[in-house]
Amino acid sequence: MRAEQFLLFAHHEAETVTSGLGGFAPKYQQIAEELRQDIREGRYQPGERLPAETALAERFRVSLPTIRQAVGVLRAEGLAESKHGIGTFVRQDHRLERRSRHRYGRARSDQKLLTSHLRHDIVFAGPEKAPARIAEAMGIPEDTEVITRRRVLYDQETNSPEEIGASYIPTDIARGTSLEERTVVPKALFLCIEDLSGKRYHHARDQWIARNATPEEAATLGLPQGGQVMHVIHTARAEDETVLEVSESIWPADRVTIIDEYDIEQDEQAPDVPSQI
Amino acid sequence: MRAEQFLLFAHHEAETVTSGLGGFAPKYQQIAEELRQDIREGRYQPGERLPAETALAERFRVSLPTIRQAVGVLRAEGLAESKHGIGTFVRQDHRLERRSRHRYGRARSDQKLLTSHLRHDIVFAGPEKAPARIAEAMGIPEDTEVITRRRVLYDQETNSPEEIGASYIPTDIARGTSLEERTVVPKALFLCIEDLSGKRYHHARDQWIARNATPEEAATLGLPQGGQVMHVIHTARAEDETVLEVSESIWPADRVTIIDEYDIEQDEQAPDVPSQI
DNA sequence: GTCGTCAACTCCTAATGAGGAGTAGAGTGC
DNA sequence: GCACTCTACTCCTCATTAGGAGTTGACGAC
Repeated sequence: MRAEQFLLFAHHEAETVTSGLGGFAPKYQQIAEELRQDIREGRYQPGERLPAETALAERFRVSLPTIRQAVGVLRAEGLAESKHGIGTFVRQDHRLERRSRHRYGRARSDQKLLTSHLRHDIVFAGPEKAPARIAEAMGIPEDTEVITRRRVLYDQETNSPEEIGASYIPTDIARGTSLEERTVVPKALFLCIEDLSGKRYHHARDQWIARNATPEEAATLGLPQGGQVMHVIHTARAEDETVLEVSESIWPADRVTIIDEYDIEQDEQAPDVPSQI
Repeated sequence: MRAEQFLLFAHHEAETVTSGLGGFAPKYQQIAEELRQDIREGRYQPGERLPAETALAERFRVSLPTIRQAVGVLRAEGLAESKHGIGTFVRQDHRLERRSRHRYGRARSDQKLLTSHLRHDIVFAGPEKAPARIAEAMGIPEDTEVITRRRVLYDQETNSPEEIGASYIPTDIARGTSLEERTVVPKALFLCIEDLSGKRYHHARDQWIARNATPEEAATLGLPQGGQVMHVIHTARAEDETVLEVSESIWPADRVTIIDEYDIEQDEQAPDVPSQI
């Protein structure tokens, strides 16, 4: 977990690139580590601009591609963010706590963990062919039509996109209803669906994955190329196993922490086998 | 979500790099997209070697750094993996399903979702100063000593590392016991801790994040530089809020899907507010 | 046959140079 | 005051060239 001293001040005019451990690390790694430390120790504050690449090249006495490679490492790590024509900035790491199983029940009363401080923008509502992952969750053939409601959530203050989401509702439930309209529904969506279907939400399956952002997602969420997202697919069913809704949410992976709190109910007789967990 | 035709066969001897949409995309992106399609459509099978960089440079009639940049994109996306001196290979994407809240209760009887098919290697057991994230979860000052048990789990067949894990137990519970020894404990660890502490596991809080792998983690798990990991910190408490154990598990992010299945218990009166979820 | 050497192949690092494209701010003309 | 242009600055793309380092397999000495 540690911090070798890779770079030392050697002369009064410039830092030389020498490793304290024998010089086996490539220059761009050493420079990345140096900049990483500068950021970690606050010499470059979050939001602040890093020196221009040309300036860094001069400071470390290396060529520009080498600097670009080093900065690329920081970008890949989510520590820095480059804006074409403007500069490279230290990325601030604030993670939003996000409660799993948050959609129903009393979690609703906890404002901070919900999305009420975000501005909802419904970007699409209407029939659409189900993408493969959604069709699979719903147990229907791919390309079957479903009623889709897509949304993008923005931070009220900074106006920056924080989440992409969508709900997919079986056609026979939502066809021809107000759910096909690009307006905010009068109450929680799942209550609307319960009214329309005449069934109650009974159990659910959530599937969390971290994966690479698609180019579209990266553009919408303002992520750098190759940025990671956290993606949850939520499948809600009635007691008779009918799928009432599949919804998904996508966040920048480095902007979210999933919190899960629960009571432990042990089996009457827990197994007596060797185990580490 | 789509697949523009970026590259076309133009001559009989080499592909020329031309975009079907006017040529606005950089060459390395176009090449990356072409290779991505080759992989997606099975022209390069998982595990198979891609052509050498020099060969690709010739095929696409671009310079080597450009090819390297394109391949770098695929690496960052987890689609390819380069081995120094050997070649670049298509990475296979198998995600292991991992049940959240898996540690207790009847989930134990579901073999496939557990770790029984993995070989446990206990790499350390003994007193250690608590890292910041663990101290925070435990509610103790940083650098307080705790009893630590670190493990690495390997796939039985391929012998490849699949998971890094650790358990941290308060010193007053585990000091001087067999938990300080680098041996497999006779039964589930939480049962040992219950015996030693005289308290029962009552509730827990799990914290899931996706983040960049540290260099050490990348080395242990065989990840490329900049690879992402899924990291869960599990805090288990007794009824009186005493922390009995903090444990953590770390997987390659693209190797795991978190599954959470649960019953929906609605409030007696769900709130009648507009909402999209 | 066995072992060690070596050559050929792979990906990795790095420098240099040139041009392109996006942004912001100073300055100018109206 | 307002709008426009122009310039300086930023990061981005790409070619060329050179050498280094890890791996594999063929070959020859023993």
